[in-house]
Amino acid sequence: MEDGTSDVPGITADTTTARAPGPEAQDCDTRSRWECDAEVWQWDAREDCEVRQILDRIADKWSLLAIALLDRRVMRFTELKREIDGISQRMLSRTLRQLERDGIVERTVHPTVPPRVDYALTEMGRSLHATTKALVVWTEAHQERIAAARSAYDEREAALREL
Amino acid sequence: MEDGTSDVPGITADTTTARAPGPEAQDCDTRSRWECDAEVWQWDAREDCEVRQILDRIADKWSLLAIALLDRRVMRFTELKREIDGISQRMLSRTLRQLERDGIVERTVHPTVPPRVDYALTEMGRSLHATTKALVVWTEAHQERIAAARSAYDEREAALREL
DNA sequence: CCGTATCCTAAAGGATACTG
DNA sequence: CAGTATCCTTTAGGATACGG
Repeated sequence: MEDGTSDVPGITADTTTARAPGPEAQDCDTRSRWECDAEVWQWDAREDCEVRQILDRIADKWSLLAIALLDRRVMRFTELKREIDGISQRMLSRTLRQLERDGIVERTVHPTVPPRVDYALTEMGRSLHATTKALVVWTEAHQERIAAARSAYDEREAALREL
Repeated sequence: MEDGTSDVPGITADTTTARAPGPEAQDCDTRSRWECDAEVWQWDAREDCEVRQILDRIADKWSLLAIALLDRRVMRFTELKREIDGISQRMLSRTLRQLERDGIVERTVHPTVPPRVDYALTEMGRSLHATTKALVVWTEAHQERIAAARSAYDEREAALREL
């Protein structure tokens, strides 16, 4: 798959029953792992943290968009391609497969000719969308303030360089 | 800055008062833009959509992590570097500057020697963290189901290839 | 201590062509 | 229609060295 041989490095394995970190799996000094103990709430800053890998998937260039569209209704491959401005066939295919593998999206092939393939969110997918939607809403609500912050920052920088 | 001359392509400019797209800024057929009209809720699938650019920033490899750490307390550069496993000085520096530019993080230089620099979340930063936290919590809560879905998918795939 | 500058590699992703 | 395969460009990001 893909150019070389790389295909999702070390994820498929070692997904035992999760959560239990084991007694110091890696090197390094002792620091917190899943401090869900109470108020503190720190998620693992380690590279091998599974949450980080899942988040990286979710937050890639196209996933959120595909999920948002599929939350509205079941869609076919070409429909999605049309709706998502700028996506290549390759990336749509890969994105959908990842989402399917993660149990976010369900793919249904109708054995007709020409073939018809439907993509729909799973229950977990809808649950995810509810959460990501909040993030998009936040971004939308704050985009003006962010734009303002950027302008201010850039102006300050420009002023400094003019000295 | 950076290798060549690239520096945040088309963002610094044209951040007028935001929101108003203007009469068909780009090419392309007419489709929905900010359908916040009512229930529909579709965020712009276009490439030039500002929300997408902001989300891409937020969802990069390190931002969420830095924000999560800073939500707990003010931290110094080297502290952050120590806490975030695997980050390079370069990326920490860049991440923090982006967040500062976006108004998420506030940077305070104490004119001592050796220099001491504090990083803290702004009000907007704390607000953002409240939202992203929900996403992390979701991921955490569903990681076992995701792992299971992956295993199932991989097994199905392996079975198909064995035919 | 807190960075920036330079160099370089690896991964993401687009374009295109081809298949069931 | 719904993809896969191949090739190639662009970007992200690590390593290192140096500066204030």
